Amino acid sequence: MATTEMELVMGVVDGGSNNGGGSSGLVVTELSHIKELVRQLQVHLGGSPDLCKHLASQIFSLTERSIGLITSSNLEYGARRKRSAGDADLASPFSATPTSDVTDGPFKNTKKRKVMEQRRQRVSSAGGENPVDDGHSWRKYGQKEILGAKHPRGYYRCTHRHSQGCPATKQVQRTDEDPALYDVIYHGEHTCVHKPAAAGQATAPAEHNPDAHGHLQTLSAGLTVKTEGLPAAATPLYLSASTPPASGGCQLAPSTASENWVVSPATSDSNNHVASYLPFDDAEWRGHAELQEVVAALVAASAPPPAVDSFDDLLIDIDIASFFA
DNA sequence: GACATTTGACCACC
DNA sequence: GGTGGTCAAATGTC
Repeated sequence: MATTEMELVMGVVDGGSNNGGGSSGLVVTELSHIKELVRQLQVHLGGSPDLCKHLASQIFSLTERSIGLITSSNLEYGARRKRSAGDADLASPFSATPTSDVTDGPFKNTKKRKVMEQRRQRVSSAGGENPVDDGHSWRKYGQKEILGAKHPRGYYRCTHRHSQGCPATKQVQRTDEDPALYDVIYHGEHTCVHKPAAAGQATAPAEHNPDAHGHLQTLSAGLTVKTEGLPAAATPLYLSASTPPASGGCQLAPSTASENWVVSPATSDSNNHVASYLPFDDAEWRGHAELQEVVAALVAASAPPPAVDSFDDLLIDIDIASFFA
């Protein structure tokens, strides 16, 4: 039953939504569908073990929260240009903000406040790992206390800036609400040629979209789907729309980016899976990023799972139970 | 010695 | 003038 319900959910998510256009309104609509269907699932699971009910309840809460995040993102994006400098950090971390003045280049005027294209991303320091490690080599060149923020902002630039003139920079700042999460703002694109520090997962050439490559690696590091405690045959979370999961598996496909999501074994014993995000066109980035944040936040906040006796009827294992812990 | 990090100061934007 | 972004010297690490 759970499988049927979840497939129905995913059918709603997938149906006619692979346009990749980044329509936030559509995302909200689809997530609303998920919310409603999960609510129904919760009702059907009335006679199931308490854990199932608990899990369903948390899925509901997560979806509700995700909708709120995306909605606030849209509002913030529209109002960004009117914001004063002191309020800048209240901006949504999910918005990419292409700006008009990109012709000067990142280094034309030193110490001049940059007005250039930037992409925001919220990443997790899951497992205590450095969230800064996104596959590129960064050198910290500054740190500032930001007004209204509890934690200082770190400024990084590509290690190969001087040797290869790579203009990429990024800013890393802990979020106020969750110290385990970081807001990362990328500026510029990598023009350097180097071997990524965390090579092995991404296979797409960086020159196709260097920044997407970086995002991919960040996400690959952060999106770990735990499958411990599950039956060997069960695929707990299958982030793909194009290929059905193994029998008993559960599909969970982001609505606007489903074709790009894959789950690959991180280890040979398949105890862990890493969800990777394949490169995409820049025009699609904003919409995808919103969904990435939803999934990344969900997985990143995961903690050791609760004791589970049986997952025979429960095919979702993304540590959702600990997400709100 | 090479490279990375820290930190105070400088500068431009708002 | 306040604030954010960057520089560069000092310091630390390998």
